[in-house]
Parts: sequence; structure tokens; C-alpha cells
Amino acid sequence: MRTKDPAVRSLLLDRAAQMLRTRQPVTLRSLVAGTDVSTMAVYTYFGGMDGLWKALRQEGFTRLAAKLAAVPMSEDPVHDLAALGAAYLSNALEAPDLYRVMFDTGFELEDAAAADESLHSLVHAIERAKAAGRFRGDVDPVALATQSWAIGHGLASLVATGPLPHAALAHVVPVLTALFIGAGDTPDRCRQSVERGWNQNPPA
Amino acid sequence: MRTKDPAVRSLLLDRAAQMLRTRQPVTLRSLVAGTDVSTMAVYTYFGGMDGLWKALRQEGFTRLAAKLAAVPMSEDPVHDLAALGAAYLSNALEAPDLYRVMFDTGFELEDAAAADESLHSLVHAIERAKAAGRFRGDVDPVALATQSWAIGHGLASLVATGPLPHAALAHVVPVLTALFIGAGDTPDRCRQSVERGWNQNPPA
DNA sequence: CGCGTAAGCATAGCAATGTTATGTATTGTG
DNA sequence: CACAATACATAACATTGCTATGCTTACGCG
Repeated sequence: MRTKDPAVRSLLLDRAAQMLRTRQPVTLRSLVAGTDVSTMAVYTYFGGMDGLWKALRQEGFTRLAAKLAAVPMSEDPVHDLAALGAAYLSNALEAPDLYRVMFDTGFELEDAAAADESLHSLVHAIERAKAAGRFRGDVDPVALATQSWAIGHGLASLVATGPLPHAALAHVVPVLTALFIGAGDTPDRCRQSVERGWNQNPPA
Repeated sequence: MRTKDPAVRSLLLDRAAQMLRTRQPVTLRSLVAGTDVSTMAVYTYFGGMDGLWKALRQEGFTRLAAKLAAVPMSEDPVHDLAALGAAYLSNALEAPDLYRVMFDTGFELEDAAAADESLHSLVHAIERAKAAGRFRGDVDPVALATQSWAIGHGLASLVATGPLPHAALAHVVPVLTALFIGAGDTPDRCRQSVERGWNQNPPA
């Protein structure tokens, strides 16, 4: 028998991601055109176009998780939360079409764990903030992480899909600041931490 | 010559919205099947499927604006802001597919004004909150409205597309509360206003 | 080392999609 | 009442994703 060549799978995924980036329609035939593989490759490696989209979604979540994991942690957990937010928005806006695919319904995500994975880095930073006395002891880390995520996703989505201009991303700073102050942080200190975390690596 | 019958246009739009709600694929032929009009109707009234999607988007924004306009205003502007948020999320979640179409890129919105229209009710309530001394004088109403919108959209989008469960909508209460406290409102009073505004008409 | 077989892979054909072309019917207008 | 412009129906067309059919390849076992 014959074994699958993982290089072909990566080739198709990368090419699909690139076509997404350059805003060319990703169609079965246009995807394999220019390569030495034929349309059947999509079926042997992904089972069809739906499988390709699902794989692309997972690819998006994987890249996001990698970006978040690459953010260096400091001794200031609130600073780190803002830095994670900046990384999240950077990732979303440097490949808006991929970000949109990530949250496209209709393709059940075989991942499910990937989204939680990304949330976990937020949860961990929030737990550190509690341990450091920055946040009150009664804050629910998962709830606060979910709320932060919703804020970042809301802005990323509105910018990626058009209604808001690129510059609107900066709105995340005052909103996160208000949220973290509500969680117990000292206002002045919170403002400083969030702003430094954001400015350390703001979206282009 | 012959004049267009506006009833046909409404029929197609309503039928498309209904098919969206029942999660049937909205295709040119399936749309006109079962009616007495033929495929050409879509072209005479919308210029093609793209035109139909654009019209559906506008329909979504129009319905949203109507729902927001129907929210009764009280003497408590912070209460009203929460009520507007509840109406926004109710509207989004009672027709999630239409909501998703509203923020689908690829179809430039001939509306543009419609989105701003919805924002305006928020801006107005924020201005009333400033006038009532609930918010500081230096808050930018448009900026604060945009931030509130991003919060609502983020939660609505994450729930509508799957990652978060229905119950996660309640997260909007603590986040809006923190945001409004950050805008200058008194913590206890803010909490009461937001909770009452939310509970007055919470999403099903 | 070699062969058989299971799986990758290419070609071609199929159903369904959106669109356009062409002719007909209808209805507002002078 | 006649003209003409426009809605409308039918049908053909290009492109989409998918499947059927062979053929080729290379892994595994004797």
C-alpha cells in the first residue's frame, strides 16, 4: 500500500491560508491549480472541502495558541493580561480572513479543546493576579477570562469584518482597565500595568 | 411598461430570512421553489444573489434598529443602557443566522448608516448619563458607546457561533457595570441600575 | 528478494450552483 | 388604442464540489 505524504497536507493548508490572506476565493480547483497534485488530494487528506475548512480552523487556533504562548510573562500579572490581549488582537488582525474562518459556524470544530487552550493562558494570569493580591479573592478566573475574551473578540471581529476602523483596537485598553479595576485592582496601578502591557507589543 | 411588485421583494426577503432561521441552505433555486415566481425575480429585484444577501444584511440592521427604538427610556440612563444591551442580545440570539449574515464580510454594506443608527441610541443614553451626573464630563460618548457595542457583539458572536453557551450572555452585566463605573458612576448605584435594566427584559 | 494488495492518485463524468441569453407577455403611457 | 419598455419564464452555460473508475505506487509478508 501507499502512505500519505504529510508534506502534501501542509502544502495544501499553507496554500489555502495564503489564498485566504490574498483574498482569492479558495475553491477546490483553484487550490490545486499550480501545484502538482490533483483535486483528489483534497479528498485523501481532508475528505473534502469541509474537512479542509475544519483543518484551517484548527490551524488558526493552533497559531493563536502559539502566539499567546510566546508572550513573555513578567512579575506583573495585570501587565501580562494586557500583553496577552495585544497578542490576541495582533494575531487576529494580521490574518483577518483566517480569524473569520476560525469563528465560522457550519463546520463543527473538532478542536473545542483548542479554544479552551487559549483561554487557559488567560485564566492562569488571572490566578496569578489573585495570588499577588491585585484581584479580589472572590473573582472567578474562568468567568473573568471569558469576559476578557469576549471583549477582545468583539473588537477583533468588528474590525476584521469592517464596521470599525483599525484604530478602534485601542479601545481594548480602557475596557480591560475598567474590568480589572472592577476585579479589585488599584485604579492607578491598573492603568499603568495595562498600558505598559499593551504598548509592549501593540497591533501594527 | 411593467412595474415591479414590492410584494415580491418582501416575499423573497421574508422567505430567505425564514430559510435562514430554519437552517436550510439559501440557494437561488431553493429560494424560489414553492413560490410562483421564477429565478429571474431575484435578478430583477436584487440583481443577483449578492444583492439578496446585501438586502438581508440591511434587513437585519433595520430589525435591530427597530428593536432598540422600542426599548422604553426611563429617568435612569444607566438602567436604559443595560436595557438596550439586553435588547441587542435578545435580537441577536433569537435569529442567530441573520445576526451572522449582518456581520458577514464580502458584501459591502450599502447601509453603513444603519450601524451608526443603532449606535446612536447608545450615544444618546450616554449623553443623558453625563447630563445626569452619572458619568464624568470627560467621557467621550461615541467611544464609550463603541466599547459597549464591542462587548455586546463579542458575547453575541461567541454565543451565536458556538464557542460559548447561551448562559454566557449574562456576562454582559458585570462587564458593562465595570465599564460604567469606570466612566464615573457610583459602584452600588451602577450595579443596581444595570441589573434592573438587564432583568427588565433579559434574552430568553 | 519479490510479489500481492491496499491505498494514493489522475482523469473524467455528474449534480447543483449562480449567471446570462433569448423570447414572450404584460402593462403603463402617449 | 397602439407602442414600447420592462417584468418574466425557459433554457443554455460556466464553475462549483463530489464520485466513479482505473492505474500506479510502495508497504508488508513470505
